[in-house]
Amino acid sequence: MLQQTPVIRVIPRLEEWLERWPTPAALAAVPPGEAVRAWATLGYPRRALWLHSAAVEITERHGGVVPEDVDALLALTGIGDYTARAVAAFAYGHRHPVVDTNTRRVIARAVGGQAEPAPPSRGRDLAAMSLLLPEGRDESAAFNAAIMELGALVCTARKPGCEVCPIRNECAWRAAGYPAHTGARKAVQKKFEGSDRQVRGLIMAELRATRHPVTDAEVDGLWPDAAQRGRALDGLLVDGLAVRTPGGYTLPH
DNA sequence: GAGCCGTGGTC
DNA sequence: TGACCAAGGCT
Repeated sequence: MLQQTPVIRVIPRLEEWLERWPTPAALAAVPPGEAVRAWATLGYPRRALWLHSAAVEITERHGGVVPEDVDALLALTGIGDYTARAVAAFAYGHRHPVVDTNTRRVIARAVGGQAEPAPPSRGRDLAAMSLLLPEGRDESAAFNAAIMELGALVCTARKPGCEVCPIRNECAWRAAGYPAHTGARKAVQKKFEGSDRQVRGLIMAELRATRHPVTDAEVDGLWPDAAQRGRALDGLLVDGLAVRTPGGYTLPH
């Protein structure tokens, strides 16, 4: 849920989710479409599908227990470098570097003296974090969490709170006089309004809203551009977020 | 490695 | 108002 999604938006949905499905086996026992429906407007609904797949994999391959090993975690659907290490470190206390977007920004500033990090690079990022990580298990887990939290709450992208920053006296960016970012601008995120993504979102909202099949006519009414509708619908079918039934389209069952 | 994938809040 | 950003991952 936290992938590319602000923590504050995740918390309430996570609490509902865990009350309904307290274990991987509980989630694995329901159709994947139920996970997609409960995901609601968290965004990137493929993550809901992947989380359901991971729950099935954990139930079948790991006896219903979330694995501790990074490689075993990485083998689960939807679990990549960040999430695998976050689970190993935060849930199990293992000593691994955990690097997310906040960590990258804090290291770029406090260590590198730069306003913004370079584009994410698995090898470089893990190496940089490894150099900072304390030796002890508990200390390393705490440090992973602390640097992420610092980036999320103080050393933010837009308005960093340097005056209240606990490491301001050791910050290379501050020592250098807060030089502005000089490198290439980050690729501009494509406009959402009018995009295929928006059409996908509209179709998904319709599928979540009813337990009856959504007809072609109903899909047609969601968006005026037929070519865009076709691309969005095909994409959802390919992704497994929608399935075609005799009466129309539904969430996967 | 680039492109794609939702939604909503901030400034 | 619109650009920017958010505990990324997959193809």
